Amino acid sequence: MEYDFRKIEHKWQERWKEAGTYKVTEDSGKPKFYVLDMFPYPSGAGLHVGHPLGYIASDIYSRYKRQKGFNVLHPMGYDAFGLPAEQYAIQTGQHPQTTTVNNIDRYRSQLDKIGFSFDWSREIRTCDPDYYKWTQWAFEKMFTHYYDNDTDKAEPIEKLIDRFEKQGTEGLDAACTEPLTFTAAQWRTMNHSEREKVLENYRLAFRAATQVNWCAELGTVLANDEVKDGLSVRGGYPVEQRLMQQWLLRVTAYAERLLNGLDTLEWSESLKEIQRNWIGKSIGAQMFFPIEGHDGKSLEIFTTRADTVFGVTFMVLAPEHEWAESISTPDRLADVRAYIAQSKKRSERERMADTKRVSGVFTGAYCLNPLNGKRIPVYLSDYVLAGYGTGAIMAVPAHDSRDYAFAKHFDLPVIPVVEGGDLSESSYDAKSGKMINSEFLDGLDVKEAIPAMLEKIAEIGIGALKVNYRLRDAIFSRQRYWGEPFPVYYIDGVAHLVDEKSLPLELPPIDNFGPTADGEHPLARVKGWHTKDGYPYELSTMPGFAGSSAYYLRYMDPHNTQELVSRRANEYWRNVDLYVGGIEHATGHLIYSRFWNKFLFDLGYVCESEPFKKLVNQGMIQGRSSFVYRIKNSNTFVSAGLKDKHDTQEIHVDVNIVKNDILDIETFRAWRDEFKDAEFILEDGKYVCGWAVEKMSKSMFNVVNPDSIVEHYGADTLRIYEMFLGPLEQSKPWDTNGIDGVHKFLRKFWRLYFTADGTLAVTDDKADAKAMKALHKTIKKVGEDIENFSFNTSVSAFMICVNELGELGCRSRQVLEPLVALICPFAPHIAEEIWEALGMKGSACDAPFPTYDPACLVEESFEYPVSFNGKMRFKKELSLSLSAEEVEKELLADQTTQKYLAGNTPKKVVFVKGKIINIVL
RNA sequence: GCGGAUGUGGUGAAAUUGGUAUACACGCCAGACUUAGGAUCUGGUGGCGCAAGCCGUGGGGGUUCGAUUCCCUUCAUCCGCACCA
Repeated sequence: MEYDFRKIEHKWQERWKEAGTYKVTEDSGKPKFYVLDMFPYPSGAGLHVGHPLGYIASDIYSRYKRQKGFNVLHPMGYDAFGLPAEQYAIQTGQHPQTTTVNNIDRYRSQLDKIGFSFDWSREIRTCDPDYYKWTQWAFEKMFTHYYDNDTDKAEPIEKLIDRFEKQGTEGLDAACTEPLTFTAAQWRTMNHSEREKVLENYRLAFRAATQVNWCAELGTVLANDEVKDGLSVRGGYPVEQRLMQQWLLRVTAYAERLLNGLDTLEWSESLKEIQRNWIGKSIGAQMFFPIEGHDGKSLEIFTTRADTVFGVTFMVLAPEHEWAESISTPDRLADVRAYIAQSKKRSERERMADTKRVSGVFTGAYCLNPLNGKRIPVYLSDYVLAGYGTGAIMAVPAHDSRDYAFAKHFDLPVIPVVEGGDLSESSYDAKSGKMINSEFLDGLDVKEAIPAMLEKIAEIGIGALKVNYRLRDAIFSRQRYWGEPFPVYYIDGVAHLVDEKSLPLELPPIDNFGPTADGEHPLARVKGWHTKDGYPYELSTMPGFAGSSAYYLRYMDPHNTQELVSRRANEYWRNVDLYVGGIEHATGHLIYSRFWNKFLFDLGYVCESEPFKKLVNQGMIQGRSSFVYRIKNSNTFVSAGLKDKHDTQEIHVDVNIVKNDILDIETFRAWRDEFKDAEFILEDGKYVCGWAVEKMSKSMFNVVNPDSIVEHYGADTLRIYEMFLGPLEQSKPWDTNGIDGVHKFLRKFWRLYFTADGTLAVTDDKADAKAMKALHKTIKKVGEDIENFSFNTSVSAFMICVNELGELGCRSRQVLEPLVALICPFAPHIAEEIWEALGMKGSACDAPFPTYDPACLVEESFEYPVSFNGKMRFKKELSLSLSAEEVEKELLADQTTQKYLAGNTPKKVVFVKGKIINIVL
């Protein structure tokens, strides 16, 4: 009987389910290994073949680790809160809960068909109150903690209150929204709401009026990582800046630890680099420039180039700078106001798109250079950003291209302070060189001048070393319904927490999901959305990243009603050993998760400071669209090779009716009514389609579902083919062409074990050396490849092995039995079926991963490749027992060698590892 | 502009402590079987050349007995960050 994958796969999937094969418990007798996939957002479109790529890789790795004797935690769940479900609800009135559950069911049935070894008893859904209870709990902890820079960790807010009682802000170094200074006496005179305001300045979850990314179309604010090029990542709607009161998480408090922690992680260099960029640490100086005529008032700036202070010829403030108007002279005020108004109108997007245009306005004010007392004019310009540093800069046009452009535009002087460089056309942005025109710095190199200047400004008290980060605090509230409610209510505008014991605060039912008529949040519709005492609850909900920030912890102990995760479970599973997912979460989820974990670590709830030890980013699978070419104004289609002879229109055609780029004409005619009478101009009797790589989407007709592949070829073929497609981390188009090769391989594999009529053909005969070599070579290669996540090459190794064993006619159990265990991580269904047929006890996936025997790889003779001057010429088979001298002697005596020597005496004979020979002429 | 990655047949790709370039698979070509089929099997398949042979891993240069691999330079494509001071 032939390989009946449908029957086999169905049988084993049912058995695994019934037997609970993949259920794991905390088994202290075995070493643990935690393999995690980024859990999916269950969208209405279901899975396409790109989604399972990472899951297949992690499943192979999990099964491999299990065979290697590890107790493997390999869970799965759903990131189920989110905008799309709510958008769909607004359009159709269907409750997001309903559509989300439907989508999850669909996902589950698709996933089940692929034969994953997930422990579904640990499944979590972020929209489940039993789960989001712990999201709310973590939020409450953040609300009641602040970050102490001295102890370098989160501390209870009570400690801060205690400190204020005793000494006010004296000596306090804590992460805050803005620096405050008050005495213990002042603190004691503050009333409750004043004190709350002060504390909010320090809490790790806090409210503040900030510039936010407001997306009118979605009716909500978005985090920085949810905005790209001024448009929302979801939906692509315009985003504008607005000042709004929002909840935030003080992620910046952890900037340094988030940066340093990267060095301990086994992540790709490029991913670490993205995070380093995003955190954007720069070391520089904070400096104060006194403003002329404003007694004692000094303008604070940040610079990384303190060495260039003598080259400062003007100052620039962001138009949003709080002193922009107050320092302006009366005669300049009108112009200044006009400029501020004009830049306010320009959206962030316009400002970004238009970076070459120079604009600005003189304020009439002058600063004094604190080092030489020179008068320096102060300008406003929108090339200085309010959100970075202090929103004010000292401009050094000689050595900064933006300052240079501004100086040229306003005809301001340019003073070089680093030698070299031609300043007639552009600035000289030198990072090294000799200092000039800089008094005590003259003659020093830039690298020496920076610390020298830092020392000087500290000494005369006009500035200090300062570290700046690009990272911003995470805006944590969203003006929408389908998310975690904040466990917060208000008394006289002061936020209070819902008692921890009464969590979760459940999302109330609702039937209209849009914003209210007066633009309020959807939750404002809910009558009775307040405490028993009538205090109103917070109306916004938490963002998408809230639920995904600690989910890996919950998998360790998913049914615990008392704790997020018990100490026992956490100390066993610790953290994720292998995390597989897309690179698109580099600056979102992967930053927030690390922050969240570090916070819980500070509080002693988790025992590891980093959540994800090793991370592998699987590449994206793009679509491979197919095209037909219709001759304009006709119903005639011309084959791709002939299309240039006609004036044609390119039309996407469903990839499912194209095979190896050949169109199935009859199905095409039936595909759509407009094509039913289509005529075709063929090449060689075939209609050849054109193709292009595009995003996989319905509108391109290039979506391939895993279900249809499983139906046609089986899950094992799908699993192996996805791995065979190319390196895991590389993006590549899906191309069903070629899947036949993999399917053929599995049929050949089957035929090693069974005769054509389906009887087991395996014998107890001793295997010959060649077959043993073929097997052990493969064990070695596959084992190494799995460790290196090089699954495509291990598939090739299997194919070679099966071809060799087929040619050798090997039927020996000695070889064929280990081979089943070896292939099990890749093709678990066929492995189990054969394992059973071989009469083996237990399950193939519990069989130890075979170890290779080096003795089987030893060879008696070797084909020595012989090169002349590095150019390979011929091979000579010689016994490996010969010494190097004997090999050389045999070789030089060889006729072919003589031919290439052509009478010359070789200058040198080079042996490499005693095997490769190069003869130098 | 800064940073990262990639570049090998018609296609997906393999090979790196420097040592037989193109394994494996698709496609294509030829053949076998067959009530000539998008089935199965066998063989061939980097380019040029009748052949000996020559050329060949984006281009140019270097180190080396020997370079896809190391170094310099350049081009192309993709990705990330970006008036970040």
